[in-house]
Amino acid sequence: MLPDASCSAGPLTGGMGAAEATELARVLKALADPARLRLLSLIADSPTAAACACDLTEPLGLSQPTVSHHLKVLVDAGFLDRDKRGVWAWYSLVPGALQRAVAGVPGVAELSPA
Amino acid sequence: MLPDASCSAGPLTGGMGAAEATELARVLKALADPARLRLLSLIADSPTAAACACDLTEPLGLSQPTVSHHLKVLVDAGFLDRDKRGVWAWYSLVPGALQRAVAGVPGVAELSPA
DNA sequence: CCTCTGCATCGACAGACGTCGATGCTCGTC
DNA sequence: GACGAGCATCGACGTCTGTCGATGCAGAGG
Repeated sequence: MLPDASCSAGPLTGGMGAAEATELARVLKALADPARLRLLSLIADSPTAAACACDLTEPLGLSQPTVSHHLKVLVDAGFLDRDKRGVWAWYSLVPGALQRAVAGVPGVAELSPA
Repeated sequence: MLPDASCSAGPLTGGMGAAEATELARVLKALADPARLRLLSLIADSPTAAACACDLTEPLGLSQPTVSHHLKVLVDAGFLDRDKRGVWAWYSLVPGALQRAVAGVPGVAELSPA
């Protein structure tokens, strides 16, 4: 017979709740895509931290509807801000949004300096 | 006719490369799941930063094969370390792995203190 | 007023992902 | 050696996701 104490460890009641995990996963899913990471990188590297949609299509090698879709995902996730100037759409980083999302990962916020 | 200078902005040649973005997306995809986030949270909250697989099945409300699958994904992504002690499998956090993954996100590493 | 341009939306399709039950393997116990 | 328990793997299924071409919409120019 195996020992009664299954693993000599408690039932592990801690950890984040299901709702919290689902919400964080929803935000991280928006980041977990090569095209979207490159979009964020392009905009972040821009001098003004903002870029026109027409300049974002070619560097990715994707079709215009696909890029528009990815940009919408990033806007919905709260990472980008959309500003329609005339015919053109300008996207800019939402300050602190990336840091806030990343700080919710277990074992990251605890070790980050204030 | 619209102005020749499309958006008054350059072609945006910067940004991360395709290979780099794909690799980072692969790692982030391993994090972008509620079950895996809760697993990491459970293990991180454990006193020894390690937990037996048998203690991880019930808190998630998922079947044993599903939990085993998620643990394998986290191990393959480099976030967890597997240590088989007799019949039981103990999983522990790989120190710094989460921080390293998260530091690769555009606009995060640049603002983090050294 | 008509046309052209930039961008978003729609519909469709292939591929990846999460989940499960069933099965197999490796230990410890009797 | 036979049994039982913990865990990984397999096969299958439904769903979500990334991608595209086609279309629709709003604004600028002639």
